[in-house]
Amino acid sequence: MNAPTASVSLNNIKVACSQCNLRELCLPVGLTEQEFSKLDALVGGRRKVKRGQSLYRAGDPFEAIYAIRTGFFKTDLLLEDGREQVTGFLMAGEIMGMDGISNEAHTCNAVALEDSEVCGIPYAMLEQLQQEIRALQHHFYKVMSREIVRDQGVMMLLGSMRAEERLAAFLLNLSQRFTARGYSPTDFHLRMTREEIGSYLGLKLETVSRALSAFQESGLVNVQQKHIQIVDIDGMKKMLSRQANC
Amino acid sequence: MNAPTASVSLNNIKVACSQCNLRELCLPVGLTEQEFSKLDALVGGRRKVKRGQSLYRAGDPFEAIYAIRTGFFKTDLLLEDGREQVTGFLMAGEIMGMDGISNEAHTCNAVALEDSEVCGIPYAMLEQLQQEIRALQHHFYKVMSREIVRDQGVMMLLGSMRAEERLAAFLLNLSQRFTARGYSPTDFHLRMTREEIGSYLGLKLETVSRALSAFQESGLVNVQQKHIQIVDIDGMKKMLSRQANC
DNA sequence: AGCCCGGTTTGATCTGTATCAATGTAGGAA
DNA sequence: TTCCTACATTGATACAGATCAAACCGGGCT
Repeated sequence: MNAPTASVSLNNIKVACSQCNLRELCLPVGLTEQEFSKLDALVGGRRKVKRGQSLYRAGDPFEAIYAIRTGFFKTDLLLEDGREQVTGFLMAGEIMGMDGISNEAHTCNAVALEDSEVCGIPYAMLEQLQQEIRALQHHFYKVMSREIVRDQGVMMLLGSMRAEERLAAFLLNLSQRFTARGYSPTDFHLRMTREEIGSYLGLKLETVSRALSAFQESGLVNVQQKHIQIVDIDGMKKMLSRQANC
Repeated sequence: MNAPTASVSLNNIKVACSQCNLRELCLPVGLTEQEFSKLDALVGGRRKVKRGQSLYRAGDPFEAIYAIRTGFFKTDLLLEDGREQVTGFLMAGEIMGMDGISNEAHTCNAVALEDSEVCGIPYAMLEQLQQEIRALQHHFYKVMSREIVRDQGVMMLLGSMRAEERLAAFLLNLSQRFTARGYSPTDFHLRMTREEIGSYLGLKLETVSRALSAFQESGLVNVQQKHIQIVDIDGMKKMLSRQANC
């Protein structure tokens, strides 16, 4: 009965947004000191989530949204027959759980792909605080809107692109997000398996593997298991803009 | 030259949300009379959009969100090479344009599939009013969250389902939305072409047509061009829950 | 060291959907 | 009415990606 609760329970080390080095990613700019202190009071506490554990599951009552402090998550949906669809990969500074607002219950699972730590932000208190801090309201709408735009992009990818285009779009997207976090745009470590990438991209794991091999063959990337080095980032971008058939 | 601007210009017939028979779909429940009158003052005016015309296009500056009073829209994205991805179909009482919040510009096109009328809601004023009406803030977050959940469902569909499952999910979704508007759950008129359905579902128009024929063959629906009659709605639902291969 | 095991790569073959092509149909304009 | 045009259906064939299968790798354990 190695219940997962032990290591995922809330702990009460207060998180100070005002001190967090991710605040540029996660929060609106230009908050006053006073506003920061209100925010610090709001954020419920950190929670550690070990690799493989769920932060929340589809059906769980919705209480909070979560900002990732460290680590890496996937969100996914399960069909009754067991088919899985990964709907997103999330990294430090990104915000998760907004799907839960509409039904007061989460609609997807959030699973840590490496040992991670999140800040829980009780939703009722967040709504309250937005009455006091206009910039926060504005910012949070932007965050949700960004999620909608991201989802549209994934639809485009799943509905209109071929396998190699999907993978190129995926790698470029990761590259850009790692860059925004101060990591190399061209050298990174994939936290997810080929199968999870495939699920996200609507492909089978073998197809992902073959596409990566093909990229390597044509000198676009070096692949060594989970370590990816993008050799020709412009060539990669061209994969996305070129005609369907050439 | 027959510039579309003439017929899509704003007109100033005031819209009264308090009188609108779609308010249950579009607004939070339980607003006081006073709150309604504030809301009536906010809504900018109606705008007619003729079949085939755009309400807004990708890149347009974001100023307002829109509630559909009457009619039917699609939203879509275009890739440089001309490929189109339809990202949604929207009907009366539904709200459009929230993708624009994040970048202060719309990221998709909204095109009327039949002569339609919308209520424009200036976004800056909406944010303002939410400070005064808590229920409105809560409701609007729910609306955005619902959009995120819907998008997740589309990802599931595009990433994990086969052609006939996608079409079944699509028809059942339409059926449910028509029902909520007081129309027949089993008899309806498709406003979009097979090609647009295909784009939405990540299929070619011929595949959509064949799948419809197959449903008709097996007694699930009657199809006569754009008129659809669902004969066996339970059979249809079973298409979604059964195993991938049987 | 040696083994195990989850994850990955690669090959051979199959299949669902795309593509190409021809015909059919309904509704609008003259 | 007849023609025209956009849309839809149906058939034949091609192909991208799925599936099945076998080897391969690398990291953790004893």
